[in-house]
Amino acid sequence: MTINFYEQVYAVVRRIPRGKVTSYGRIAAMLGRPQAARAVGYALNALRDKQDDPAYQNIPWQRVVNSQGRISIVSPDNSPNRQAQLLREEGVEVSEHLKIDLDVYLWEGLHLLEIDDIQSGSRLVD
DNA sequence: ACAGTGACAACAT
DNA sequence: TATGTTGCCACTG
Repeated sequence: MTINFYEQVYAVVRRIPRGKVTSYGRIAAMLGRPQAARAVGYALNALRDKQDDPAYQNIPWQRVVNSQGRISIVSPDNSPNRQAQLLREEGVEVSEHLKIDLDVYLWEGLHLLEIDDIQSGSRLVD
């Protein structure tokens, strides 16, 4: 399969520790594409079609929220929000309005060396 | 090749 | 605060 931006996104998401969260935009910025927040969301959405592949089954996608600390996934009315549930299970407080306090739960992010690892192992096709 | 699509984000009301 | 608008970007058919 082709190594691409999505793979870089997954590599970053896998490094978000339990009990912490980050945002789509921050992930994009870590990968040197500060304008690609939307594409990060698209990448995580694509995981839904990859769930039959074990390689993609343990990616903690629930730890990614929007820049305001709110969950972006809309669940059917009167149905509990799956992402909120997963986060609470790992100790993250999620308000009834699906908001998370970034002052408390924001992940610090990657250091430059770690970014280098990811990008050398999964380079973008130019 | 190209228009359409979204789990974004910043800004303007 | 809450919507609405606009710019973005990687991927897809």
